[in-house]
Amino acid sequence: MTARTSPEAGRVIPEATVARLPVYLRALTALAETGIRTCSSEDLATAAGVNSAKLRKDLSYLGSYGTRGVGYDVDYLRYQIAREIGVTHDWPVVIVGIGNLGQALANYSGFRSRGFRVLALLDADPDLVGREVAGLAVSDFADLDEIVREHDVVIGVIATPATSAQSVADRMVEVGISSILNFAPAVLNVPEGIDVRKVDLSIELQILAFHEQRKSGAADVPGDMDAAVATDDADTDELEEVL
Amino acid sequence: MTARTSPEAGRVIPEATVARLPVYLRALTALAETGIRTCSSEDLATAAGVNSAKLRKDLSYLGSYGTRGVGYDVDYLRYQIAREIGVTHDWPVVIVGIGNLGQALANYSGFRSRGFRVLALLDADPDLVGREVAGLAVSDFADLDEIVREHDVVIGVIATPATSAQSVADRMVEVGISSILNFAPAVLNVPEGIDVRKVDLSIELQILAFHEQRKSGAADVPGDMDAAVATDDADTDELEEVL
DNA sequence: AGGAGTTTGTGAACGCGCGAACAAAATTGC
DNA sequence: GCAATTTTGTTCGCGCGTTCACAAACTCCT
Repeated sequence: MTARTSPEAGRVIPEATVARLPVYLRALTALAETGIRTCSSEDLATAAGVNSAKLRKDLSYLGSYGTRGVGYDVDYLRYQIAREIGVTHDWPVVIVGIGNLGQALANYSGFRSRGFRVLALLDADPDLVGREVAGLAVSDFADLDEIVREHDVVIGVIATPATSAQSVADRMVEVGISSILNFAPAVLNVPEGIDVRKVDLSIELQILAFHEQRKSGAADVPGDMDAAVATDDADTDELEEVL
Repeated sequence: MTARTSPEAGRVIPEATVARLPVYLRALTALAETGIRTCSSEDLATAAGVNSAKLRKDLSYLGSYGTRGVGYDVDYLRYQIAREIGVTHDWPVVIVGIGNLGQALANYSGFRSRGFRVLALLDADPDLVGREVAGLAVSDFADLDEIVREHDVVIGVIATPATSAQSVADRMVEVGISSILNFAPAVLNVPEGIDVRKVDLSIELQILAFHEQRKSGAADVPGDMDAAVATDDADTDELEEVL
């Protein structure tokens, strides 16, 4: 039996809209904190960095939560969006790979405030297991199964080197995790039905570099290719221990 | 005088393609490291996690670097993509905000191997200035101007709390930075011509949570909104010190 | 109560990106 | 040298997402 995709009546929300809902949620929170009780689509759009037509269309997928001639009640809309995203209660999350980045993530208090709770930190390195990071004792990666099943964890974060990422993902899927946030610079292969999102710092910087190059109008001579494609040496492993 | 966007003949590369070029570059590097000298679009597409038609179309925007009936020369194509992105030489980068995340980024060796060099770490906190992080002495944020002008830095990374992000961005633009990678959970307002990309962990997790909620078919009762929209308290500041 | 002024929600046009399908070009075998 | 095979580069149709523009609905003022 395949899981029904729409809990409510056949409302399907475009992926592009889903990706913006968290931005709206944050903007609403910011507005609420400055004491604003009501806002127009124009106000909220500005706060969220989008245009108001898009905002209204996005919100229209959720329902009619505004009042014509008035605008939106900040708290009410905030709750409706949070409910739609599914962050009215906390989701337990496990982080695998407690290197430099993993530790930074473990210390990230934004998790808790935005609907997530770091339940466990895991690593395969015996030197790391048992050490306390961000108030949690690092668990052995071998205990993933136990931890995940015990607490019904469905979201996992991968912060390992690229070389370990696929095997960690495989294991995560085996034990029942169905959403993965991947920080390792590697393409993950997962079965149907498993959601993967990736965060890749190098890629973001390279996209910026591309546009910078265009701005300056500088183009390399298309000829000599011995000019080294950056020094991509044997670092393909170690670097990912950090991000 | 507005900067011309296309260094070569009016070749314009779609944004979606630009975002995938770094992925291809990484896949090619991986292939090269396993000793493969030639690959088909099918091979590369698999390694990059896209379909081959899309890959070929993407590459066609760059030029005709393949050989029909044969495929692509791995090293040659790798160089061509690197040149197109602009990472045949290193870009100097400054990181502002040396908290938990900033330090993790500073230690990220993938910068160097992918075409970037962390030139300086800056923070406004006097307790942090002077401390050594990742082999660099943390500089005073007030010295941004000097550092940027001296080394022609055009790419800046913001890893500060959300509250400081906008003012840091403003200052960056003032001193001549035209591309910003923003890790702070805040919408940045920048002038025309300045590129901003954002990396937001909470948003990625919330997108996963949305789909998880759909999978499980669980829907909150649309009624009571006093059920707390997560505990978004006074943490809106502190948490961003970490991410 | 009614008109003027706001602001939402949505229908329709437009443009971009994706994927399939195919023609062109190269290699391989005979 | 020629046919068969492989694989690229490109053309075309389709669907998604964005934006415009406007009708519906609510408030406020007289």
